[in-house]
Order: sequence, then C-alpha cells, then structure tokens
Amino acid sequence: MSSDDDMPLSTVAAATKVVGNGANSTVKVKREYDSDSSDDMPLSRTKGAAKSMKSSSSSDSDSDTPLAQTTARANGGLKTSPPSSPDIPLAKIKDEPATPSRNGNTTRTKVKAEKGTRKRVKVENEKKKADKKPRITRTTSTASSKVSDKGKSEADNDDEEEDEEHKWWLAQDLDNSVKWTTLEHSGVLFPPSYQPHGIPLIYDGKRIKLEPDAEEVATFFAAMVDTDHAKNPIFVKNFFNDFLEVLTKCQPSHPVKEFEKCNFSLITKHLTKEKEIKSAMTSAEKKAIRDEKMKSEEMYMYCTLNGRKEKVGNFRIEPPGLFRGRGSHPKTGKLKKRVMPEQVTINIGEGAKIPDPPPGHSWGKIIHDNRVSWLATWKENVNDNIKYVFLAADSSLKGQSDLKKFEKARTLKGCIDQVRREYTRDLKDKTMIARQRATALYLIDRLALRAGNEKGDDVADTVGCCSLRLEHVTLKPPNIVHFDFLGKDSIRYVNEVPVDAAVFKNLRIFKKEPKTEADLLFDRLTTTSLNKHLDRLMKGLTAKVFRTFNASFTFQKQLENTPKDGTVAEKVLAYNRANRDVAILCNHQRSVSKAHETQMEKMQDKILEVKYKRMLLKEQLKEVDPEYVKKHPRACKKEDGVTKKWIKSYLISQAKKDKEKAEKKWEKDNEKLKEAGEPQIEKSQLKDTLKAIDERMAKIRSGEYEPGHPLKSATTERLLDAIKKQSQRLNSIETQAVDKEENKTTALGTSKQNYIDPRISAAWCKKHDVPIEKIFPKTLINKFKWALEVDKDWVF
DNA sequence: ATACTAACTTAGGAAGCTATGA
DNA sequence: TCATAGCTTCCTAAGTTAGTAT
Repeated sequence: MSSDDDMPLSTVAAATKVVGNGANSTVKVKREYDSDSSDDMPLSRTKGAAKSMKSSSSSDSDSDTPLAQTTARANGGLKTSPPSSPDIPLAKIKDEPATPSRNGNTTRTKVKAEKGTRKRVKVENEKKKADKKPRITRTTSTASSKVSDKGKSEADNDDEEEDEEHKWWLAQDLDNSVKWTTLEHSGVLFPPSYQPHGIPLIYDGKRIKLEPDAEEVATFFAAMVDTDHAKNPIFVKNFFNDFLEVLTKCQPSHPVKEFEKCNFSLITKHLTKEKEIKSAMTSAEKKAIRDEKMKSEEMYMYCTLNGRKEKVGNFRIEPPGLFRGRGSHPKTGKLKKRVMPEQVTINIGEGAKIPDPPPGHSWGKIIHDNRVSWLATWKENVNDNIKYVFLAADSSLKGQSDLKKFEKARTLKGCIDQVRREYTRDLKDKTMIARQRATALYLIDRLALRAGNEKGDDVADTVGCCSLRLEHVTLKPPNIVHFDFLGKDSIRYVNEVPVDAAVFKNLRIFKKEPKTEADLLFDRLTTTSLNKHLDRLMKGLTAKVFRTFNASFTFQKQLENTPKDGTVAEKVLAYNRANRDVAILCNHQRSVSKAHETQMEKMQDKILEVKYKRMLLKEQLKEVDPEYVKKHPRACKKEDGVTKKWIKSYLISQAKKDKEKAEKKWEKDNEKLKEAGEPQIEKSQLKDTLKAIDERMAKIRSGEYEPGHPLKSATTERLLDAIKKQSQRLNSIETQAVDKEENKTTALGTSKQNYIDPRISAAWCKKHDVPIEKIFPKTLINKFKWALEVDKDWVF
C-alpha cells in the first residue's frame, strides 16, 4: 500500500428505496432542452460567476477528503489522511515510455493507432464472416491449439479431471478478444408447450371457456393477481390489451370488453391447488422428478470450449409470460411471446455438430463467430431486446473478463491521483463542456454514480450521472448538494453531501435559467464523450471503472478494522460491515421483508430481558456489598428502557410460558413413565404447580410480586462476574440488532459478486485465518477460483 | 455529431433450499 | 417436527460500452 492513505473514501449514500409498482412515482417529464445557450462558455462569464460566488473556503486541498461520513458507527468511521502520495505518471500505468502530458497528446496518438489496427482486423473479420469463414486464430496459446488438435473423441475420455485443474489465470494473457478456437454445445432448451387446464374465466358473472392460447395468457395473469403487478394500472392495461388481442384472434365472438368484469379466481384457485399437490408430494417423489429433469437437461448444461468442458449459464429459452418491467415501465404487463427455434441463432465451432432443433422446426441461423462468447441469441418481442445464452459465471471466459475488469480498476488506482487532479483543474476550465465533464466526473468518482445514458420514453424514466435533470439536484448553500432520483431498476437514490466549492459553483451555473426542472443538468455532456475523454486519461478507462475501483478500494480500507485477535465470528462481522459500507456506497438496496418489523421487536424484547436480568443482579449487588456500590456508582447504573410496565408484561408472559412448560413436562414425564411401566404422576401435582404460577401471576398483576435474587450464595466478585456476562450478552444482541436494522434495506450480494475484487477477500481470509466458506457461498468460490490463490499480503 | 445495434455486466425479486429454534 | 428466517440460486430486466450506420 503505497498511496493509500490519501485515497478518499467516497460518500455513503443514505438512500431510501421506492419500491417498484411505480404507480405513484415521479411523473415523467419530457426533456426538451432548447439548445440556445452557447456551447463553450466564455471565460468572462465564468469568471463573473466565480466572483459573485464568494465562496468562503474554496480551498482545493479538500479534493482528497471524503464528501461525507459513512453511517456513524462504534468501530470508528472512515478516516481521512493528508494528501501526500507521489504521482504515478500515466506513462507508467500504460506501460509505455510516453511523456505524461496533461492534454494527452502522446496518448491520443497511441490510442488512435491502436484503434486503427483493431478496426482493420475487424474489417478483415467481417469479410471472412461474409464468406461464412470464421476467424479461427492460429496465434492463440499453444496449449489450446494442442487441445483442439487432439480431436474430441479423446477429449471426451480423459479430460474430465484435467478440466478442473485447468488454471487459465496462470497463463497471464488477458487479451480475450478472440474468445475460443473450438466450441461444441447442444443448443438451447425450449420451455414445455402449454398444457391447457380447461378452467374457465368468469366474465360479467358468466363462465367462458377459453381456447388454449387465450387461456395461457389468462393463466399468466391469474398467477399474479395478488402481486403488486396486478395492482399497477399500467401493468393491467398492457396485459388486458394483449390478452384481448389473443382472445379475439382465437375466438372472435367472445364477449370480453372490460377488465373490471374479468374474474380469474377459478384459474387462480386451480393454480393454488396444483401447487399444493406438488408440495404435498413426498420428498422421494420430488427427488425423482428433479433427477428426471436433471437428466434431460444435462446435455445443455455443459459445452466444450477449446476442448474443455465448461458450464453453460442460461441455456433455457425464456418462457412466455407477462413482462415484469420495473418501476413505471410503460410496457410492463405486456405479453412476452413464446420463442420459436426459427428465431434463434446458434453460434458454434465450425466443425462441431449442429444441435438438433426441436422436431418439425429449424434454427433461424447458424454462425461460427469466435470473437463473441455467446452460444445462442434471439430477439424478445416486448422491447426488441436481444437475449443471449452465455457461459456460466464460473467459466473461464467469464473469469477472464472478471480478472480483466479488476486489473483495470487497479490500474485506475495507480493513476487516480492524476485523474483527480485533472478533473479538479477542469472544474475551473473556461469552457462549459470541460466544466460539465469535470463536474460529472467528480460525482461519478466521489459518489459512485453510474454513467447515465440517455434513454427513450418507451422505458422507465431513470437516470445516472450524465442524464441527471435539474429536478434531481437541489443546492443548499454554501456547499451542500442534495440528490434525489431514480437510478437503475428504479431504485431511489437520496443523498446529501458537501462538495468542493468549485463543484457547487458549477452546479449552480448548470442550473441557471433558462433551463427548467425537466432539463438536463449536464446538457453538454454525453456518456460517449465522457468515456472518450477518460480513455485519453488512461487507456480503457470508462465511467463504470470508478465504481469498481471505489468499491474495491473502500472495501480493502474498511477491512483494516478487522479485530486482530477476535473470534472468527467477530472477524466475519467486520467483513460484513466492510461489505455493507460498499453496498451503501453503491446504493444496493433490497425491499424490506414483511417480517422485519416483528423480528426487530423480538430482538428489542430480548435486549430488555437481558437488561432486566442485569438489573436484578445489580440490585442484589447493592444489598450484598453497599460499600462497593458507593465506590463505583456507575456499576449500578439504571437500566434504560426497563420500565415498570415492561417488567410487568414480561413477568406475565414468563409466567404464561412457565405454565405451558409445566404442562408439557407433565405429559412428557408421564409418557416416559408409561413406557417404563411405572406409575403416572398425579394430575393434582400438575395442578398444584399451575396454581402456584397463577398466584405468582396475580401478585405480578397487583404489583406485589418481588422477584427473588438471581444468584444464590452471592459474593461481590461473583455478582460482578455475572453482570459482566450479561453485559457481554447485551452487547452481542445489540450489535446483532444494529446489524439487522442496517441490513434491512441493504443488499450485500451485488457488491460481493460484481464490485469487490475477490482477491481482497482471499488475502483477508488467509491473513486472519478465516475459512473462505465463511464469506463466499459455493457459487462464488467457484466463480472466483482464479482469485483464491493469492497470498495473504496481496493488496488491491 | 448522432442514432442505432450488439455484447456484455450489473441488478433486484422470486423461488428454492436449509439451518434453526419455538 | 414443523414453521420459518435467512440465505443461495435462478431468472431476466436494466444498465454500460464499443462499434457501426447515418
């Protein structure tokens, strides 16, 4: 760790989630920005603005300080250290001797040259493609060509074990622009055809038997009647339109006119029954079905890539259904049609056997393109999106691009100081375009915002950095910026951060009239131009790299809080906290589980229970050793939250539980005695016990009850010891509660899977002697095999 | 430039599975 | 011994980015 200390830790967004069914979310505002303001703002105007701003402490020095604190926490927040790191010149990062030039001249030439080359190659490829001749490179590593030369008959037999041992990451060739030399696979699996059930729809009180095609669509909806989707008017409208269309096509004389008169309940009931039947099956039956399914799917699960067996990811063609667009997606609820083999393109090695299409059908197209990684593709009808079948996350191809991604982020780490200096300088550039770019970059870097492409109005209205509109940003002088917008997946981002004076000033300029709330904040900026600029700063640098970099870097930094000689559980807790900091940074949210509130209450009760027990111990201590208490008044501090009222209800519930327990014990004891052939315990005995408890309960109710001292033969020492034990318990439960509350809306998985360099985790495990299984589930261990061999001192 | 397209990564919800504890 | 909390896994939607066409 050389330049770490001055690395700013980005802000943590305190965001709230707006859950989907967008019915009430932001009204979509048309963006019609009139481009009458000049492209490049003249210096004079900027200067004028700058003067009028009169910012009190516009020191540039704070460019390396965090914008805001993370969620306050006991183990110490994020620290800021003075900036000091030595500059790492661009030249070094790029592994080329060029002069690190501010305007990037040298670099630009180089990049251009490279791009040119790449393009030419591609053109050649295109030609070959046109001839249906795939580009099978002969220049790839000898290992792989050997394998491919071997021929598959042999490969099938003895490669099994070798597969698992293939450590592609030791080859150290990160260029994967040619994805494979040989590729064999079995194509895709289509969903089963629709099996009509014959249950009618009720329309306006009358039963209507539906033709299979219409019945299928009705059944899609029937399965969703009590989800949020069915309450979303857009979803309903879209569904109903498409349903009517299908219905009219297959039974033109149907009477269905209004959605409100449709009643799907018979179908819904039928579906529920089917589910019940399924879950009522014995586990043996279930297993038989599962095994059967596995067997029929096995051929699709794996492919052979460069002679090695690799797992395929989503080999199933997406089944028909109702499109579940998120947020207020204008097309949500529309019918997603069944995909036919004729629509599917298969990509496969040239010599490989072409998989059989389903009987009576043929494939749309067969291609042999080894510069892409997909095995099959088709177009979906709702949004015209292209769908692909890719390899699984633990495949070599995915692993390679993952490794590449993190290496790029590490490269950024090496030149982040320079990049930051560059945009900090540009914050005060004389041109509008440079200022907007610099300001956007500042936000992307410090807040981990996404790039924010422009979107059409046939999708949900969500934004990222470049597509922010005035309405999403509120300025609170002198330097606080308030963000509130819907990001990817319509997840709400709410954050309030102090920013650099220059940034604040710029944002104020960008918000000036005649712009209106619905106009773009960065009207001179596009993601393309931004990324082009970034590429000049560091080859391959794009907006998203900042997210990866900041996430991994923050994580590594936060892991420093791991207790050196704590238990494994404590270390894992520290790990999860670091993970959570990253998740909060990236605004990875999840919806609150229905049970959350009750669960929290339960924990709160447990906390009070422990406090109560500790209170009793303290009272006993007061009696046993009043001298000690006098000397240490803090030792007997009052327990807050443990009110008389709470104690009463607690004691009553305890008494009730005791009664139940006594009954159960009596029954159980008798059962045992019966088995042993011994005489039963009299019921009167149980009644006596219950009576005693009832009396206790009465006393509790009247307030006469006096709890006895919890400790027999108590000494000061033993009491203090017991108090300490309870305190520890309390501490642990309280941490758990805080943890749970903080995790309520935070999803840790996304950052763990996509943003945090797994080598950080692997090294941490080794350093702290924590088994990797404690932090990675099976699938992640597989996905990150390539990362697990690092040594304990590896740093991001 | 700008629009469109292709290929890939990132994302949350739902389904499914499992440990756990009343 | 079942319910169910708390995961993981599956699914597919929704982003980003590079490249191509206009």
